[in-house]
Amino acid sequence: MGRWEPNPRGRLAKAAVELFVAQGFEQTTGAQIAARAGMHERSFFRLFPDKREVFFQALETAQREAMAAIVDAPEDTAPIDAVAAALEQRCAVIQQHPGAALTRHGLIAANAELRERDLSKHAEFATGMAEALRERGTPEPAATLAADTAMGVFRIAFDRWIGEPEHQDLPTLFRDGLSELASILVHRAGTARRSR
Amino acid sequence: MGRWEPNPRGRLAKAAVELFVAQGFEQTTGAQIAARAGMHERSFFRLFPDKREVFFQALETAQREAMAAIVDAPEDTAPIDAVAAALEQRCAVIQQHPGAALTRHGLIAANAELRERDLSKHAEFATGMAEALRERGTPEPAATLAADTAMGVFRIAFDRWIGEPEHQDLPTLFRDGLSELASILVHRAGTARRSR
DNA sequence: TCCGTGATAGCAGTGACTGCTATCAGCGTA
DNA sequence: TACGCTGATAGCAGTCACTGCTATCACGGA
Repeated sequence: MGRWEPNPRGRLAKAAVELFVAQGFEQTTGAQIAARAGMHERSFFRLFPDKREVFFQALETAQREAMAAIVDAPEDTAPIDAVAAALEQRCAVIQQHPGAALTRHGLIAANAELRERDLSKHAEFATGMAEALRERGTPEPAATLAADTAMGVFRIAFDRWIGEPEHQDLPTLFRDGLSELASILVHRAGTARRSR
Repeated sequence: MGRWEPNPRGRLAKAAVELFVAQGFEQTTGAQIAARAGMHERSFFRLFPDKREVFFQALETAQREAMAAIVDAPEDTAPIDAVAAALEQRCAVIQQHPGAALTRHGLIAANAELRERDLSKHAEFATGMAEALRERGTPEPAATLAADTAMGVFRIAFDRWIGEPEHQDLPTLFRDGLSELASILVHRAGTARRSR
């Protein structure tokens, strides 16, 4: 046994979310989180760059998984299909824990700082997917266009799903979103003047 | 003449940008900005909710203009064409002042807080455009899909343009981005299974 | 002439985050 | 067995964004 309890990051994250749920994000201080995890405030800020980050560890893991899925997709898969498959997989995972998603979404929606960070993390997620596409040969700007767009559709699908998580299928919302977007873009007046 | 100099917000914004350029965003304190504009720190934080906001006034004006353009577009204009026209107009405006765009972009790129706020402001911009679309009868999720996607393509076009502002045409980059995205989405395996 | 109004000055916090130093368990090494 | 090295934590002190409260003062109207 070490001198201190194991898994300090995990303990801090757990303590933080418990406190955020109980009394709100703003009302929870770094010192309180640290104390609940049995450590010093200073250790909290050494392990997490700021108070918001505690919330987004899972997203980074999800990003790595998505990137791996994209890189490992069959060679003949179109870029948009590779990212769509990765995000559809994520839809399925999220749908398995509607309660957790709801709690998380509630906390994020209630706080402007967390909303901003959420946006920023999802942008990073999209950037990672674009990088994965490039690794498999997709050129720019196609890689970024596909990744950012798929992420955008995912977020729209998620926002619709979270309203009634029990009565809608998230992967279907996502797929239908992509289809609807395709038809929106195709029926546009600019279609003819592709290169000028 | 009033008791104080006129246009306090404008003076503060000017002082702030000058200091940000000279010594960086982080190194500039609210008190310094206020002092340079000849007022008290407290007044700065009464006029701007936080230090970052000084930077994004112009964007809110642009958003209002874009929303108006969308609402006022001819009735038979497709949603995507309405938002695309509004953003193309914005492209043209930005291109008229490449120096300003470059300075601004440099400052934002150099600071994580400003990048986050930039993301958040553009998300708000897209939300506003979706609202404008809804006002002219576009249903959801089409309105949000069109607005978010167009904004995404705009940002990608801007990022490419800012690399060499003198040698590329921003409106063209934006239009071509939309076209490329359309072709990416159409050539996707999921196309056939629109509704399941 | 007096008073309500609106905007600013100025003070006194709170809390996120940082730099620095002291401390201590575990471990390789002589 | 003793010693010093390493890596992680405790704890202190400080900066700065941001807030609530109060006093002040020019201006315009009754």
